Amino acid sequence: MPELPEVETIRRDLEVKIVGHRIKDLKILSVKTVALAPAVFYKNLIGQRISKVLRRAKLLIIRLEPSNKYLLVHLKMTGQLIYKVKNKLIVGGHSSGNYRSGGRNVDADDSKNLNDLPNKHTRVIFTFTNSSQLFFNDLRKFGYLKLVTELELEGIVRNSYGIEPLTKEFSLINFSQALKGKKTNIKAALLNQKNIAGLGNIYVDESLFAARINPKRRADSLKPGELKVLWLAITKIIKRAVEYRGTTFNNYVDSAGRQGNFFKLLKIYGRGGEKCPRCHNPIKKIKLAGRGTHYCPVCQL
DNA sequence: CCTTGTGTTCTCCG
DNA sequence: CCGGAGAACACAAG
Repeated sequence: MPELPEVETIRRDLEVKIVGHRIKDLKILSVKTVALAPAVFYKNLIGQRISKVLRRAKLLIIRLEPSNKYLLVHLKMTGQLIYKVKNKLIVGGHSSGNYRSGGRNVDADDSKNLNDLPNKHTRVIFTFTNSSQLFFNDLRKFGYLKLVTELELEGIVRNSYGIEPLTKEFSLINFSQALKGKKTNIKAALLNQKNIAGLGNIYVDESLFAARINPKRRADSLKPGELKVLWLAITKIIKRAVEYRGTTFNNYVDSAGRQGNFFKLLKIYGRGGEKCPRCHNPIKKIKLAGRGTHYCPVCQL
């Protein structure tokens, strides 16, 4: 599940690897994946040069020149962006899998999958003029590629997303303001991209655990002290997750085809039934805000 | 049946 | 009846 840290890891890799490259060819293997008629998509992309790779929440934003349009890439649950120079792999992405039940080992499978691209989940292939290629893979076809103008991008960025962790605007005051008056539970409030941008199921559970706050609490019931602890927890966890190049709970791979390392630091996510690392009571797994939710009912109040 | 990010639709309440 | 908030559903495929 790519959330902010995973998408940011991909963004940083792509920034180094594809900025300056010109698109020579394009193959659309899944029409549904591209939010535009294939012929129009070809016409708009071929000949364009990548000038920037940006991110807002979980959305990747690729600037094209000279058209000055933007290619938006959303990975949703199982999307991957994999960059390949001839036979060597450079940039990774995400897909679904199950390393935990399989014994915490995805290296072998990933390497195998990445080495024979395109595979059956490849939906779009970009070929650059230097012959390198970018593959968009997506097992479940939830992800999409979209082309927008600068004006449309501004609208999306402004209207769809709240404050962005890792930026200066993510202050305690703005964080508190974003949750103020929210009558829903804190888990749903944090998952809502219009409040806080980029958090998903894993990092919300981890942050609430670190802050010792029960995910069922009403957002507007949090006291100033609790808001501060939660804000600090989110800041710390997201920063560290980026340093660790994201979480491979399933099949995330980085630029060298390696998994993200933050899974080693997960305290609560995916640990239903195990002992709480803080108080040693059983970790509960419930359904909340329509999502699997892991928490310790004893030490998260 | 389960998994999840997000867009859409439904429902509730004042 | 309207607007907004929040909840529920839809989507896909393994």
